[in-house]
Amino acid sequence: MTDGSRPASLRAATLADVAREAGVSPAAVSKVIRGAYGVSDGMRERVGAAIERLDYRPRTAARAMRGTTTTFGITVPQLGNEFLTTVVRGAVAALDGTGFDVILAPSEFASSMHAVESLLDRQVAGIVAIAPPSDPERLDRLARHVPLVQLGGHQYSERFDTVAGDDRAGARLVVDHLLGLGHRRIAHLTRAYAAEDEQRVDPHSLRLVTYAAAMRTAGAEPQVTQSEASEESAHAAALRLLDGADRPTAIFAANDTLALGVLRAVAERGLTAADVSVAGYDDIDIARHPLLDLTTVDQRGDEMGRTAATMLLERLDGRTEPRRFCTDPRLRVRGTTRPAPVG
Amino acid sequence: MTDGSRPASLRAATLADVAREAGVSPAAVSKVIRGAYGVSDGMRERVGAAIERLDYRPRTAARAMRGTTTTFGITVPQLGNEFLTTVVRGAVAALDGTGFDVILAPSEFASSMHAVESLLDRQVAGIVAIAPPSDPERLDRLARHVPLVQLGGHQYSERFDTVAGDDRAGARLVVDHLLGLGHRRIAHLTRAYAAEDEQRVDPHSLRLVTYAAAMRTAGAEPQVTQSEASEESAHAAALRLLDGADRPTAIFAANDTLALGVLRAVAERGLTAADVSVAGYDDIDIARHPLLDLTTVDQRGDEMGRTAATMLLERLDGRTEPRRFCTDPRLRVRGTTRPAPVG
DNA sequence: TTGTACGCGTTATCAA
DNA sequence: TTGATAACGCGTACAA
Repeated sequence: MTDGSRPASLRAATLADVAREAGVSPAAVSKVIRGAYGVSDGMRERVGAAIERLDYRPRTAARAMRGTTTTFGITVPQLGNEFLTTVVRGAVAALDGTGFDVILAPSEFASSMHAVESLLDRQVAGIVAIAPPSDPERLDRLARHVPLVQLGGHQYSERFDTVAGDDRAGARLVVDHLLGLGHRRIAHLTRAYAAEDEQRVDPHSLRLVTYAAAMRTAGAEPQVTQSEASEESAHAAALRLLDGADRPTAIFAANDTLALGVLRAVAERGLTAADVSVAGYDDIDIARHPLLDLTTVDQRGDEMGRTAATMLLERLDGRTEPRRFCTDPRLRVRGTTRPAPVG
Repeated sequence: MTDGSRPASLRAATLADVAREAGVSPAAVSKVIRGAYGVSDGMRERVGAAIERLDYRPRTAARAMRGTTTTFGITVPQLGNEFLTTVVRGAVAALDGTGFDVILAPSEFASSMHAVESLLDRQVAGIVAIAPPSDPERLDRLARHVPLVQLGGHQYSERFDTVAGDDRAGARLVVDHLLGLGHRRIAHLTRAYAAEDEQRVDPHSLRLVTYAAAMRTAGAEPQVTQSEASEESAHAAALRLLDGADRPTAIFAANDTLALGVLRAVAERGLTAADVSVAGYDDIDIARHPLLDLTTVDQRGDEMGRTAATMLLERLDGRTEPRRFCTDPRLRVRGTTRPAPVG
């Protein structure tokens, strides 16, 4: 009671301020705000008016201290990646109107595990971890404290849910498509971290393994080139492929960003789809642009995001058994893949 | 003292747990964590070991309650917008290694004011509001409680800082370029909310006003068409332009996303840059792709993001006078703008 | 150098 | 239907 009338205009109004203004108890205000059971109409009205007058807003941090939050967190490993933004948009859209917020934790410069933990420290009500790294045990431990969906990987767990595309099926769609067009020298451009290792369950490794197996089955020699995530880097790698001996007649890029780099290299060398076919993965918006017209695989990013959000809501609703969701990839055949040149 | 030995494995360890484990006081642990003054080496060591053993992590929410946070928040009005992700990446990069985090609040479905307030409720240490809406007074009030940078608008204030591109200069670069190529029927495609009103200070309105003025000065008639933010919508609007009477020989799109829709429409109608020139704004990555090769304006999104982050740090460091930063736009002339067709 | 005690704003429990 | 009270985890005066 040192200073009940301090200029409350500067200090943002708290729940206690509202209670004082309305002449009721803090507990009552809290109930009104949360729409809890057991408040008279008169109470609701008076409190509402006080909130209005004081321009009061509940402090999320204080709520978080009590354990409950209405915010989900999503980690974003690459901000510029259109596929990921599609996923995030799907999740945000699914949560619209449910009373749940979303915050994004970019993990471009930190490890994506760090991003997950940063979200956890903020007491989010649930986490969507997009393509997190190689520490499934840690993820498993964290999932004891929060509902967690791992998106984009195939590391199954008893504790968290999983959303992914069927990368094996998708990669096979592409390779079969190219083989069907008569291509034999099909190169695969993938991220540097991907490995042809049956243990690996990240999307790019799965695509790589599937590609290599399909090639060998067809009696063709796999030809793998690696690059970093950027279009730049893919462009450089593609130039190496095109300028090297035994130039491939088709290049399967592990995602659309890489494919754009390949297309750039192809164009710069004065080649067209009649010379070198190009296929990508993700079906980002720009892929269907008639000037690019990229053949690619649609793995329904928006559906992934929607599903992940729904899974978190289900967990909050009491579900305890893990769920696994896999989208069915669809090949989008466009102009960048053509029959193999004869000879 | 009801249950000092409860299975702490499930409940995440708190600062008090660490203190107990290390046999010291909570205050001591707090000091060690923050690297505060006045801790012996032995203390630091013991506490460090206990933190390690218990896998302790400070709760951001609890810290926030005390008023201090090391997190900046950025609102993102459109997740798919490449220019915005460039800005965000710039900010994140600038904060790398400073000990400050970033969280993103998507405002796609809510008003962007709502996103700002959601960040404020989380007690972030500073906010970058990207292109917030028409309520500068409210923004001004909020800026009394947190360091705030308004990015992308030109609403100056005594309370918050501003980062923007020089939209007038940029728009003039484009229009002068097109006029210089001999174009007279230059249409402008802009967002529906933009208005030719000297009072308006949002980027799209500024570009629109500048365009219209430059056209009239040149004795040409402005022709303005509107669309929503999406490439889809821009595509439809462009088709209307191309199919209408008195087809323009050049289209100036207010940003690159819209320009992509225009390019699609142009391609679909069997036209090329020789028939209809197209220019955009932002210089997103894909614009320089040889298959698109879009003439556009680079307004240095990464520099904007970096500057905004730096401004927040400066505010935290004690600066109180507002700063205004404006990037110098540069025209990137590429293949989509050509001399006006004769006749 | 270390520890004690309190307060931040909210919600849940329980009593009135 | 309402209100008093006790946490939640952390940082910080202040005392030891």
